[in-house]
Amino acid sequence: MVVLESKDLRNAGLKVTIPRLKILEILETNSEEHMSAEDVFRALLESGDDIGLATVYRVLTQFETAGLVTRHNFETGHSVFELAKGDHHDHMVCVDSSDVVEFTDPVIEQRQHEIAEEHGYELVDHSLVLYVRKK
Amino acid sequence: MVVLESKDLRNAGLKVTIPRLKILEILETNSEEHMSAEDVFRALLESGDDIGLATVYRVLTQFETAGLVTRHNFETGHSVFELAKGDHHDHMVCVDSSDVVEFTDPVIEQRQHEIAEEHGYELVDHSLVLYVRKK
DNA sequence: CTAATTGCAAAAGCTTTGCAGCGCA
DNA sequence: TGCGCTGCAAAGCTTTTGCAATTAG
Repeated sequence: MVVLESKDLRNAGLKVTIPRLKILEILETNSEEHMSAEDVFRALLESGDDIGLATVYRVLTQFETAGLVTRHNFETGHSVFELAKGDHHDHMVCVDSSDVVEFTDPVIEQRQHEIAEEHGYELVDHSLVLYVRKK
Repeated sequence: MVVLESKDLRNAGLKVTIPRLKILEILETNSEEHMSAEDVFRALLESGDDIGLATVYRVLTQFETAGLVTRHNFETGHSVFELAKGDHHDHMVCVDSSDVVEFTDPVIEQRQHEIAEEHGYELVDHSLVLYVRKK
């Protein structure tokens, strides 16, 4: 199932180029949901596409700005990206197996807005990661 | 009020050295609660203490391992440290000014446990950062 | 045609590391 | 005294940037 395509690039004000389409394709077809720029770069090489690492970084950043992908900064020392599937979700990471479970909770979402308001701010974004262990 | 001192270093298996005491002092007296290694380094220079940046990094990492300080990885491209005061709290970071506000919310804390349970896990730890903008 | 995009290599930040000398216990 | 610690400089990593060549619209 194709999530994003040429028209999405055009709608984002980006020219439809080979590198951008290839990177989109990698993000859509890769089994690994969260990919670093390096990951994408290597996947491209394996597909026989010779695209510079700098371009991967530039394109991913543009995609992020356009809202096509989401950037996460876990504590790994590098960013990881995932296709923006429209729905927001948080992550639960198992400290033993490294399994990742996605979830959303309306109560928490609600409170986050309230808390920001209470301090005179408006909520722009948030990052919530639960570190858990199988019982 | 002094939070940490020589004996805490000894208890952590660390020798009591000038650099470690000075860094501890900076962390305790600085008005800015969250300091990067650079921040600590510059504060030391201003105090007339000539301590290498590499040492600051090494000491902060040791302090983190010893549980004396907590390291946070916000989306700023560098780590920030704060004295471990025992109490847990989350952070709100202003995307414009980089100001950091600490908070805790019982409702969110509660829900986190419940969510983990609902998925068959037990909550070990968590990281929540709200990115906000002044209204 | 021409403004946007790319590739390459160089540079930029942050952080770590190797090593010789210094200092705490 | 002996091992840990420090300073300095060099190296490592991820990410960004300058610039000439290339390409989409």
